[in-house]
Amino acid sequence: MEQRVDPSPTLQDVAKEAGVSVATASRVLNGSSRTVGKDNVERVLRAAGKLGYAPNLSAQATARGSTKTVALVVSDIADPYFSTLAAGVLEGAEAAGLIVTMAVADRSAERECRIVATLRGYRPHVIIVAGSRLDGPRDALVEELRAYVAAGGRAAVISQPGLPFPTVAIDNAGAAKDLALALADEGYRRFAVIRGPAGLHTSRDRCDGFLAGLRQAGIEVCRVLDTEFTEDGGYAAASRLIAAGLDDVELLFAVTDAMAIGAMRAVRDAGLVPGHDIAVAGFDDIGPATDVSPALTTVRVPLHEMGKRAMDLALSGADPAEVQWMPTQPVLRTSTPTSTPDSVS
Amino acid sequence: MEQRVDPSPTLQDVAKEAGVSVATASRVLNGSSRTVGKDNVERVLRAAGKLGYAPNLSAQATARGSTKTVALVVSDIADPYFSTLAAGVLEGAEAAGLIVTMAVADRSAERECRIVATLRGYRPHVIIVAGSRLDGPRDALVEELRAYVAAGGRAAVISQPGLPFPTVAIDNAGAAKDLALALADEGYRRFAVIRGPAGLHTSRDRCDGFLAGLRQAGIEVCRVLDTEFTEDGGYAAASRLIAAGLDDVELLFAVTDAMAIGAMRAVRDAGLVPGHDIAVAGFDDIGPATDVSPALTTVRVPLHEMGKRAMDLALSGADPAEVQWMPTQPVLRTSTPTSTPDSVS
DNA sequence: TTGTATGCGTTATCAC
DNA sequence: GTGATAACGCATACAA
Repeated sequence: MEQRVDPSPTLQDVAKEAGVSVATASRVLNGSSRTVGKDNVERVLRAAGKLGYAPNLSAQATARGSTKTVALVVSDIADPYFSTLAAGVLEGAEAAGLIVTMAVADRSAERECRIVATLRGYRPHVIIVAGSRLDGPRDALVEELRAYVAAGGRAAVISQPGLPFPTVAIDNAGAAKDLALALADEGYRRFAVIRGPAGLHTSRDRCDGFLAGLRQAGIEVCRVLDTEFTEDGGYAAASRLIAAGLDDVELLFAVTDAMAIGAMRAVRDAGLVPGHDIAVAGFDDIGPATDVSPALTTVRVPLHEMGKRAMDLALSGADPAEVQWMPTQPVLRTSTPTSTPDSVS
Repeated sequence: MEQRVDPSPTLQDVAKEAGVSVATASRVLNGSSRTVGKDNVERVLRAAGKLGYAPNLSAQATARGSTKTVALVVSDIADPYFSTLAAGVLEGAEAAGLIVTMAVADRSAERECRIVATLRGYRPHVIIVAGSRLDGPRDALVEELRAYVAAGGRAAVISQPGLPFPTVAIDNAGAAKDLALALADEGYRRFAVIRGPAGLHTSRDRCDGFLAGLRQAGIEVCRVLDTEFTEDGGYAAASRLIAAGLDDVELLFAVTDAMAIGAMRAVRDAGLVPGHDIAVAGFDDIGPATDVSPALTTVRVPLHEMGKRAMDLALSGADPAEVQWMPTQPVLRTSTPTSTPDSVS
């Protein structure tokens, strides 16, 4: 048996079926309303319905010279951080009648750049890059985006202030500092921090901010541990710390929730109880942060809102230099109980 | 100052710059290789580079009559279940040189159908629907997809066997049964199960399978609780159960990890210790399942692989009736310790 | 090997 | 109001 394939009905088919010209059909199906006869409208609509017509958006795009799509590039969609961001972008796009095409850069700056180049081929209405969390030269990316913008595109960037495009970001250093202060307020005095590779702005800013907060509270950090920017990295670092002797470290701050959750696991695996034997704090407030127990103290980052805001920002044709700073907030949960946990020696 | 916008360079521009015809330029930049002169290749390449040319994929699509995109529709991208699935699809697409456009149905069958209709406008190479977890009539969706396929499209569906399209799925009932058996093996005898709305196949199959497993082990379930198909639903149901008196229920099985994690929280909030006072088990093995403590016993579902497989299945032009059953596996973790937890009265 | 001409499905500019 | 028809940017059959 042959695989019968009658191609999608075109505007021509609809027009013929309705007994009108393509122009008329086009007008009722898409174009600027009112200029078409009541009866013809009905004929066309009926014909379209009967044939199951769906406009060829690619053809529409070439004809119009513009698309109704937004291109989104993230580092890793399975990461709650990015998937929440993506959800916000999708919501914003939906509201604007746009549809989003998305690609993952897999935490490689080079791949990210290639992806933007490819995506650019779709002449999307908007390009949003949510690719923080990776290191490497951004010049190529900037060039690519600049060309896109020069050709009339709208770009927005999430979490990497300093790039010459409208940006939505948070004050990593300030937020970390606030957290440190809040924790000091709770009575904590002896801290260790787990951070990612030095090249990562996000990691560095959060670490530096946290240390600054401690200093302001008259506290000196006990230990700073370098590791991978992942949950496993957090696990490894915490394990190392514990193996080397916790001394009287009371609280472990990891620069991301993922790392903090990894650290909590390490604590548990070492036979200690997080929140009791040692407090743990993270940064991001991703979903799982409230699922773990004890619930993770962290800095709330409005990920979903940031995604949505990035859409709005790009759409509004914001000034390339505009940085929309989103509010953050320390969220104290039971992983950092108010009464200083018993220190283990 | 005017906002200067010189549109993206076209193939014509490149051709002119290189001093060749558009046809030649087209050939070297895209078409079937070998048929073009060594020197011209270089000229075109140089010209393209200099102008920053990126082919207009929409135009390419209309000309070729086919796209290099796959459309993916999920219920909620922020849900780890779907984001993991999506990651698999994205990986598969990447491998096939496809780019994915994605939309969220927000757990509404009606929206899902509308989305497919819209996506269809892009004449994507593939459409993948990962929209289980919602109830309602699927007829409209089937019609939409059928039209798409009739026009030469490739469709695949995840987790909803019974639809006339290539499908990747798991045996929910069988897997739940295996879990029940494994749990019975561990010595558990008194179970309660938390499930979602009756209309949800996924929920019903998992619940029924679990009960069947118990029955086979000669065990009668103590309680079956109906609730929302969400983490909060799990919380509410578990709270209800505890409030009504746990009696000697030893283990709480929720039909999804999300619900199970909610249930764990309820247990904790009631002053009990999950895994100690009462065991908890879920289904899906989403990321957070290993982050919570005690780590959640569950059924491992190869979400990432399923996404990738769906891509392959669609691409291979599989038989519409083909259902690719993916293996699942009970994973016993510390939320169901081997020694039956002390029952609380 | 290279160029010319035509077509892809729509939109938009004209006339009527 | 409606209908030809020229773009849109690219691919390709065909001729050179």
